Amino acid sequence: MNDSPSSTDSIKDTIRAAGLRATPARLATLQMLREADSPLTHAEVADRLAVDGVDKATAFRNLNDMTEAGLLRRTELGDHVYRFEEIGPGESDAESHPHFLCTVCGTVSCLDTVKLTAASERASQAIGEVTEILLRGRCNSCK
Amino acid sequence: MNDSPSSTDSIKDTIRAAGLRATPARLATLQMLREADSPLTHAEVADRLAVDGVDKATAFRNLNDMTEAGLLRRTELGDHVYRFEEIGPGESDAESHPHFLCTVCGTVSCLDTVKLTAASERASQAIGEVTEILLRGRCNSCK
DNA sequence: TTTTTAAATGCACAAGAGTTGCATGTGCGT
DNA sequence: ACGCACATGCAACTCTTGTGCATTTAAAAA
Ligand SMILES: [Mn+2]
Ligand SMILES: [Mn+2]
Ligand SMILES: [Zn+2]
Ligand SMILES: [Zn+2]
Repeated sequence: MNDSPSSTDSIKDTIRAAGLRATPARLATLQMLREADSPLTHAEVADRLAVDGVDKATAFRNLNDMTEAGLLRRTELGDHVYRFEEIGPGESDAESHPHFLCTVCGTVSCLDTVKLTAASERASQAIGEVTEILLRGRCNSCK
Repeated sequence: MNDSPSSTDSIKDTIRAAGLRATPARLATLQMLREADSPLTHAEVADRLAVDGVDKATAFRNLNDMTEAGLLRRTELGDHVYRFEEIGPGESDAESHPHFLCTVCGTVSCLDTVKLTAASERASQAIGEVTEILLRGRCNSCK
């Protein structure tokens, strides 16, 4: 019986490589985010860790610390909660991908690439440099 | 000495036409939003009304009530605060325009139109119907 | 103009998200 | 195995937004 691809040890190494101690709470956090296919809210992470006796303050601090350490990306999708997702190896913090937030059910989807038309690109550059695009609307399950 | 283009009376009429009573707090609120060229946070509105003795709960309720009445649009730009802007005559609540939020200074800019490339349009439609686009980045003053 | 009444306000209190201070516990380099 | 910086638990706290209730007021009716 071998370990799963993202074995406990490999996760520990990832955390240590970021300069953080591999504590049980951090292990569980990163594992959770690694298994999720969309960013999770602090509440989702904290609730699940709570059953293991982890305090919500610890969950918060870990999420933030791991974000500062470059392991996670924190996104704010306009519904007043922070969401966290793992930054894959090689990927950088800066190169974030766009997200789609369904304003009906709250589901978040990660998108690959979203580009603006040349005209829109120009118009937006008159204001500033766009580093993040967020789309909101009604997902296909909510039509 | 005649009144300004958006005279007090015309603002009162706008509020009454929406089915709400034209109270001093609402007058001041709408006037404020009308003079602003980007959406204002509840705090910005409440702080200014506070000097006139208006309670913050009242400021909140008015902002929300006027939004429900179709006078304002409430936007969430991903920085955990609600912003409000007037919906011009003729304009509908649904047809919102895109915004740009500077992640450095927090400044919000209203954009006219932002379109996605055909390919991006297709990719996003696989997820759902996009009703709102939010751009985030670094404004030209913050470079 | 006066009366009437539903709508609006003030004040105090509360809920939810996120943060912080501090004493205690533990990962991990030595 | 030891020691210490780092991490945790717990409680208290900030910030944004919302609510209950008694009182006031806008505006319609008389
Ligand atoms: Mn994502
Ligand atoms: Mn706007
Ligand atoms: Zn949905
Ligand atoms: Zn800026």
